[in-house]
Amino acid sequence: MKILALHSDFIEFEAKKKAIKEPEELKNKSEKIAESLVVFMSVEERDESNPESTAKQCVENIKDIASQVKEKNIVLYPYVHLTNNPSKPKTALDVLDIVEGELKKEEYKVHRSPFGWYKSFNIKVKGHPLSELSREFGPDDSKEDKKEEETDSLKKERKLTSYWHILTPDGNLHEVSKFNYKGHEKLKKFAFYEKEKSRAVKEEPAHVKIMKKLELVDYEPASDGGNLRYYPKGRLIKKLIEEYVSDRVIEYGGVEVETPIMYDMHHPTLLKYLQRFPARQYQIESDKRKFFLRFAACFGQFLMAHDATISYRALPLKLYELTRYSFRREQSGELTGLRRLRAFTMPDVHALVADIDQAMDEFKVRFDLSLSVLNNMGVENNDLEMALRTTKDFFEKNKEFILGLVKKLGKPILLEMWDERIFYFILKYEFNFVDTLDKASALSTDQIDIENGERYGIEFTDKDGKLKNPLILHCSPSGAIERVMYALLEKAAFDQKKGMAGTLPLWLAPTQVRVVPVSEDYMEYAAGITDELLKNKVRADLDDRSLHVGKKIREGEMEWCSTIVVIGEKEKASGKLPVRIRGKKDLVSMSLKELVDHIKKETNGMPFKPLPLPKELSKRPIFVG
RNA sequence: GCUUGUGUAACUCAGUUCGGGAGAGUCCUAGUUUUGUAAACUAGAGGUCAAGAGUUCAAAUCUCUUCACAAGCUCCA
Repeated sequence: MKILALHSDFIEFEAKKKAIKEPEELKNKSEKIAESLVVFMSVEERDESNPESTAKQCVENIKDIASQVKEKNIVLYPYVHLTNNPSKPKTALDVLDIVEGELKKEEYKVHRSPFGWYKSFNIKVKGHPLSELSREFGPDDSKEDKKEEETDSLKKERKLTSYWHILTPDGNLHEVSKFNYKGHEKLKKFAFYEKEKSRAVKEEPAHVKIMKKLELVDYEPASDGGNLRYYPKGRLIKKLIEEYVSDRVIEYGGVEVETPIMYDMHHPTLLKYLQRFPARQYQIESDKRKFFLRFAACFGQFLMAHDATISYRALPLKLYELTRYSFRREQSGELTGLRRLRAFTMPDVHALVADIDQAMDEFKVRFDLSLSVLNNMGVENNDLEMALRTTKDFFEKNKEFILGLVKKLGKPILLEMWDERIFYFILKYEFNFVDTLDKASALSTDQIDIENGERYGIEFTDKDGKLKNPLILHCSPSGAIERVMYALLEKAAFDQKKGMAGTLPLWLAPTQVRVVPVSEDYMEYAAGITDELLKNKVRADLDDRSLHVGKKIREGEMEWCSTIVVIGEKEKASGKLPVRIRGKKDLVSMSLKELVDHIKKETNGMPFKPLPLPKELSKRPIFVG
């Protein structure tokens, strides 16, 4: 049997004349139905052997498609022209009746176009990615094609029951609702956020205001929602984070590659992968081909690995890419600031490994990498809540291994377990950040994937000379770069809530030293100091505007300058600088060299980029108010 | 995507109830002031009142549609 399902704004049809000797009796000659899933169906010769089975599968398929497009209104439209081998009319009518009856038992509103008539029809199909789907199936269950498997696994995911626990470093499992969260308030928020999905806040996220006010990032109304613009200071911060994460991955052994951002929708391997998920892709048409924008680096790397000749000696093979961008057309209502985007920058390092033992060894190495990357960037263990997701079976067999990870983090984690494996991974963890509105978002994550090596036909030659499919680890050591920025800004917002000054980590601060001359007379001397700092790879700038000192200080503080130095007669005479360090009450007296050393020490090990704007404030454009 | 709310100058906002001159502060420009650790003074420039349509003699204001943002829901490969 073949069906073609069209999600349509309306369909209207009119029976013209008999197409077979004994057509169905006409209830109404013509009809117009708005907002429906129109299913054209052809029953085929092979369905004769077991029409009930075919009908049953047809019902399942229609239900599946209907739930994907969220449509309760269904029009069954017998349409023999989909096939070259039609069944007898009687069989087709039987199948049609069963399908109609079964669907009516559920919550669907079912319409039928008359069977056995030549009909004229008009239809307006919605344009969205899932609006046109065809399915094919036969009466024999063993002949179910791959699409069927995919929808099955989707169905299972929906029915999946999760078992939630808190796992403490001593190895004890606790009920999420009974655990004593004293000292772990954020874990409580995270656990209930995950489990209960409860949220009760009505504020705007704090980082959105900050990202605008500091002229880092802004919305771009001329683009699609969730596609942002980065001002020079925001671009600097993003570039530094990108570089740091990439450096660390390469130091770990990552091999950097670059892959296309768009892929053919009809590529056989990708098609299967796409069908697994509700359509959230951006689509592009070029000539007559349809492409989707990548939503992860997986495809490009897997397709590359598929074509590579790989020996077991090369394993673990770590392919790395920083995707600028990955695209996901998230629901518009879900987009917020830097937290949830439609275009985002994702560092993605996959590791191809020979077997589960090697996978677990590598998993540990990458766990350490992720934690250290986040810590060094300014996100501490205390800011993170870890979730680990696996099957009950894997947990029981590898309890020590998992406990080892929990001990590295040094605090209780949220554990989610399933009875059986449904997803492509067998083990997954994430580090989540809980923000000022108690919302949780994932940063680092790693998974052990035991399906895609085979699905993509990736092979390596093992010691025994045989070709085998590797397991694949998917890791983002930091999570999306934008989300790291979000976490750092939200962290600053926590400080502000406590009445402290919001700060950026020194290595990321667009202005590390603001030089403020007291008057025009000291401009030249102050400019000399600024240049000296710049020469020493410190991001220093000069407030050369003719404003009062108090005003310049105020503005420097509002820009979150890490340090501010006022230059006048005293400094010129003594050579000492009165350093105002953000967040500290008193001025610290330092020589120029001491100031440079202080900054070098504080930013040690982190990348450096020069000032993103002219050093003179008078020459800078103002991007936001 | 759904529900509710918001949208006035580069920024923060008043004006919308009950239709009739588009305003304030900040920022920017010019001049005065030459300043010592969080806001000097004077003047000037700056707006398609989100966009489009409708009602009206007259619309920022009333009605409808669209877009953007926010909150909640749903979702999150």
